[in-house]
Amino acid sequence: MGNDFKSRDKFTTIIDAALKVFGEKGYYNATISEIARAAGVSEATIYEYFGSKEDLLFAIPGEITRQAVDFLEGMAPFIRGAANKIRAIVYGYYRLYKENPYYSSLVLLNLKHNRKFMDAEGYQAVKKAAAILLEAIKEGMESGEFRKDIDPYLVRSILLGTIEHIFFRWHLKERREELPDFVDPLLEILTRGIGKPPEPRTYQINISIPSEGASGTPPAG
Amino acid sequence: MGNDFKSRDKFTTIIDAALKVFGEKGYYNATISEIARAAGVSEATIYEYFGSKEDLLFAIPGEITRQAVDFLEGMAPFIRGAANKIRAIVYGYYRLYKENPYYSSLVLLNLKHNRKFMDAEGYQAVKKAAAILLEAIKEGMESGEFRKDIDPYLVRSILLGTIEHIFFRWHLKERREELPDFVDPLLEILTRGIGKPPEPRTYQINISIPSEGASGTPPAG
Amino acid sequence: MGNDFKSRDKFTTIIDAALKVFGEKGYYNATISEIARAAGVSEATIYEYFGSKEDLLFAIPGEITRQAVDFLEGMAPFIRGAANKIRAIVYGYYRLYKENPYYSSLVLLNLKHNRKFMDAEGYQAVKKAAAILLEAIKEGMESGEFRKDIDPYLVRSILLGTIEHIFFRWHLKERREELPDFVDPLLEILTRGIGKPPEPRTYQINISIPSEGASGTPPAG
Amino acid sequence: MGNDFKSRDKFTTIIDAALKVFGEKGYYNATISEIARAAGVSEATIYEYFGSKEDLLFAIPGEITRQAVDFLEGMAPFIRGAANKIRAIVYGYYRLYKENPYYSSLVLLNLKHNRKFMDAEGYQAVKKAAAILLEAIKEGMESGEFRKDIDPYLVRSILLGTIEHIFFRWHLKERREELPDFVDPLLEILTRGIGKPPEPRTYQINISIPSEGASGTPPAG
DNA sequence: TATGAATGAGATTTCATTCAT
DNA sequence: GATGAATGAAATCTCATTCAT
Repeated sequence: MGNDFKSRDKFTTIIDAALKVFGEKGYYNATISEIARAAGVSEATIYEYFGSKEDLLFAIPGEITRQAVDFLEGMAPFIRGAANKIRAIVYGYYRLYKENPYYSSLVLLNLKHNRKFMDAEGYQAVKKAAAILLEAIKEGMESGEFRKDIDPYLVRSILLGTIEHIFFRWHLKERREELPDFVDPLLEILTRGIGKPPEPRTYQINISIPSEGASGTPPAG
Repeated sequence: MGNDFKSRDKFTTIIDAALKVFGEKGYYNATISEIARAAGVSEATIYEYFGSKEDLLFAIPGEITRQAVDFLEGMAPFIRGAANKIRAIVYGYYRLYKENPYYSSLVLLNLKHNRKFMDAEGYQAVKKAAAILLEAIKEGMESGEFRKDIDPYLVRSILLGTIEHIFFRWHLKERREELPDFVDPLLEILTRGIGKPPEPRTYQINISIPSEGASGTPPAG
Repeated sequence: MGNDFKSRDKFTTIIDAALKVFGEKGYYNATISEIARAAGVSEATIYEYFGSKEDLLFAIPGEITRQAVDFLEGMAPFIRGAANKIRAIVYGYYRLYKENPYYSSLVLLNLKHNRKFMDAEGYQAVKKAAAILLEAIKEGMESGEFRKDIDPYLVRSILLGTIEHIFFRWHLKERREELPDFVDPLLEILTRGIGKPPEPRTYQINISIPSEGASGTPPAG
Repeated sequence: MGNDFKSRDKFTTIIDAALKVFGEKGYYNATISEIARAAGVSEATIYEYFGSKEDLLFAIPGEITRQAVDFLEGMAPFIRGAANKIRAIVYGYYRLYKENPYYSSLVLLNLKHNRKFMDAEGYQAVKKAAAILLEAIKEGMESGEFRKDIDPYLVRSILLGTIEHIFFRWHLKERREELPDFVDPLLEILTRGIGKPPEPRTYQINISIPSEGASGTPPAG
């Protein structure tokens, strides 16, 4: 009785069906008719909710990405240290992509290549997530956690590129191989790579000289 | 022979036209008719040389990738040190992608997402390049240049993922932004990340003791 | 009663909206949804009042044409002379079409071309108007105002055809040009064309002959 | 072997089929599929020759109208007197419309109502025919054949409007009634309506008076 | 070998219309 | 009586692909 947008249910049902079909066959090989079948509605109904096939594609990430971003934004202030923040974000991507394989397939194989998507609303959430990651990196540089002579954009590209690359291969091989648990190893390498090297420490050496002729002992590690 | 050459020409002409058109508009938005126009042949002629639109797509990387791989393979033995080898390979990708924007656009935006491409001949060259990179990483681990507790596949993913990510963005923004010169910074970070930390060094300290009781002064920081 | 009125209102509202939309975009390019929007009701409501899109179209002229015809019929007996009657009728068309541009657009561009309209109720009023015009012409022939060797149907076609043609062009040019004030010039031409020519008059010539013989001069060539 | 435009035959065949189908059912109720069937080609073939359904519609009058106009233009200089020229033109319309009923149906019921047609190439021929008619009327005014106080545009509207109106009705009644042979009666009425009234003539009366008592003869006509 | 011409097979999209509430 | 929601049924148009010449 007078839902705001026709029926929320049907909207979601269609989005879900589209996510599945697009994710499996790719945008161009998917047909509205197949999505309609998957959603249990008629083709015409899809056009009641979405203006075009492309609109439907672009409407998908909105919801799911926004949720992830909200979560990130809510969590960020409570995490101490840039490295920990970055870890939370990367882990967030990992979880999101791993637990929503259709979604990651869609984003990585279809949406990211669509120039028009950059103008669509759903892209904003994606951009925001990337911005949060960049902030964390800069924060680490300022706080001294990371070196100051690194390019934060490059660091972000390393992180996102690696994540995407690994998921990408996973999808290309149709997810038949185990997805490697790469988050910690990646961060370990990166942290070494961009972390401050240990300051040269000052050693205090006490030497007591016995009364008669002495032999030097080597320093202990 | 003359005929042979003529055919060879036409083959190449079509490949070039296809590279350009696919690279500009993407596989699905390109039409055979447009490629035919660009190549100056009829559509039917394209089907004399290639069995289908997809075949034509898959035929493109063969040539160009093979050249790049040949170059790599020829060069590899002459380069000392895993880090240097890796640098050569990464730089090779960088040059290849930068100087052949249609090619990189095609590979990154179209081919990589096509599962069938993995069965096509042209994919072999891509795989070989990746294999060479992996070998170099492993070599570095064995030689002690790199730590032994890293996952070489992850390292390769970091390298390839970063390269792809950066070129990807460059294409998405229609190459209007300057492509960052990321090779050295990336390798610098990675080398620190995976390189062996300096061995604790042994210092030889000679102390001569004056005849009368003396007190050592601590080194000044 | 209140209900009755409410319905009457809605009926009229829909007719008005349909007149406007059909008149502007033409029958085929107009959509029920647009008419519903213009009328401020739902599409389904339109179907409560009219059985189909075509029914709605055919229902439009009924009201307005009937009014015009009633007016004509009421006025006719009080007008002396066929020419004056015809003038009243033509002027009636002129006023009707000019002051109801949506209506004339609809009638001239849509309704008149629809064979089915000839079976619809609204067509009766149109036919009646044409019949009245024909009667006036015949009356003029009988009364001697007009020649007897003319075809009254042709005369009617001249009148209606001219009116329609001029309004037609006016609409095609989107009413941006001034509508010519053609009624009197048209009737002037037609009246001369079909009016009785002046009877050959008999002249009375009185000739008085002078006493001495005279000779006339022959006509010069 | 290398016709200029694919095959002239097929082009004509499609035009003819389209003329028939559009003429019978009207533009909107006709389907490409039906035209294809009537032409004995596939739907796709139609789109090889014409860019869209509308293009096909607009392409129809080009040929046939142009022929008629060429004929008119060729004939005009050899006809003496404006009235005769006008008669030739009106008769030309009459023949054209009568002998090509699909064509006249199409023009009167579909094309004339299409604002876009006014921008199409085929419309030029229609305009030219109208221009020739107008010229003839003006010529008659200048030569003194017609009165000078008439509006030539109105006269043209009378002619075209009447022609269209009569053919219009003929088509609406599905050509089951005999088409009246209206050309001469129409021109007779119009010529009287716009023609110069006879100048008051001067009669020369010769009277010869016989020497002895004479009787007057009545004047001769 | 090269191609002009033709088409099969669908895909997206639109809308008038229906029906349960 | 009014309508939100859903859809059946088509229609236009596109293109990869084929084939006779």
